[in-house]
Amino acid sequence: MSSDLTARARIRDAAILLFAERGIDGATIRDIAQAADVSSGLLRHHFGSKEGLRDACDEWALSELTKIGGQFTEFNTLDGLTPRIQLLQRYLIRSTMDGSPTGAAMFDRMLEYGHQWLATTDLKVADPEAFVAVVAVMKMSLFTMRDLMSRALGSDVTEPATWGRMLQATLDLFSQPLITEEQAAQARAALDRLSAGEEAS
Amino acid sequence: MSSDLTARARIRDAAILLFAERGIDGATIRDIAQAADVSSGLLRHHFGSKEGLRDACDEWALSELTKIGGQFTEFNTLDGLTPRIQLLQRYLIRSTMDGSPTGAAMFDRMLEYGHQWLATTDLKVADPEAFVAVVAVMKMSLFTMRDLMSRALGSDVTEPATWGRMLQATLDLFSQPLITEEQAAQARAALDRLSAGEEAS
DNA sequence: TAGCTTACTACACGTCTGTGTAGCGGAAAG
DNA sequence: CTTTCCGCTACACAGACGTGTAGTAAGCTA
Repeated sequence: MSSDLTARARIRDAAILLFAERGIDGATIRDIAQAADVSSGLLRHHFGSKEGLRDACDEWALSELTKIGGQFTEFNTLDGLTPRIQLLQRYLIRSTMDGSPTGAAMFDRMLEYGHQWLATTDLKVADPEAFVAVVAVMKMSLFTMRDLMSRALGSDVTEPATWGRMLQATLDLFSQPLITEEQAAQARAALDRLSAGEEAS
Repeated sequence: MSSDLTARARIRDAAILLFAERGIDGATIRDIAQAADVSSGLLRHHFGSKEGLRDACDEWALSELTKIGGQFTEFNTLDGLTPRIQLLQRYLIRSTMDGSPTGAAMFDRMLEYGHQWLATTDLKVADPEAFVAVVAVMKMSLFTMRDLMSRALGSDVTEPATWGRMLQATLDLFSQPLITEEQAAQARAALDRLSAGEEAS
């Protein structure tokens, strides 16, 4: 289907797919080479090592995503994600979780955008740093937990329709408070009690 | 520190720790055995295989968590988590993401509790199934993305104080709407456009 | 034509992994 | 005392992994 690409590009694409699917350690050089229909030696020839390949994938995914539009680091919009972009996101997040510096940089940028976004709202937030981090992490989780989501929804979230259901749900989630003021106050009290007890010890 | 336990228990504890930290595939039998200060053969003697060990850990973690209190599947309370329970949660979620049936069962139970919780609220939700799944996944993400969270907050989230900051932030997040009605309407429109275009194709 | 670089393959090496086997020592049962 | 079981160790095995090396064919430059 994509065999009109350079071998190098085919390797890169196959790597991103397999890395995203099985994790960095889970995908072997040989599997990637086979998926790209080349010898494992060629992979090594082009990228030097597995880490070299991973770096190249990181860089490429990041540049592709920023090229298409900064929206992947944007904070509140989750719409307009083609399966392709979805894959790139999923790869980058996976790579991030497996300790990629490029991914960490992306995460930092997400946090930065998060703070900018937070400044435009009038939300009451006790700890902006923690708040932004939590929102960022939760946003990413929609990509990380893809398998579990698909299982719960009964169909692959890569399916645009299923993806749409997920977006709809996040919209419902973010447009109204999930817990009442009383519940929040109660939880806050419990939290205070916790930190108080900890200081005492 | 915990050397007054049975060797079997020490192996189990070490396995849960290393599995949670490095993933199922990432933690080797030899590493686990060394951490438990036993030979790798003993591990095999007690648990039969690596998958046997993982099953035992799954079962034990699940039973411990349900014994301590069902709150790990409960929907809205994230407080009162000791580092120990935190670890068990983190392990079980990791195991789930790596394809454990026990973990999948736990996830299903989370969804079930989620539906029960949703019924007690008066939230406006278009797609309860998707909604509950999204909330469950996002809740779990606080455990999965532990490293990233720690990085963003500048200190390990296992630290009770840091963990408290995170809980505080989730509380802020869940007790107020993140986006305005206009923004929500706008996003909904974009979503409708998306699904309309997809039906047309 | 000759020389050199580049895309590409085949194959071997050392290491690490999960697993299998043989055996040791102590405690309990006869 | 002997037998038997159980906790436990040491060691060997096959396979998979990332990596290294040698070599082939094609295209470019002079």
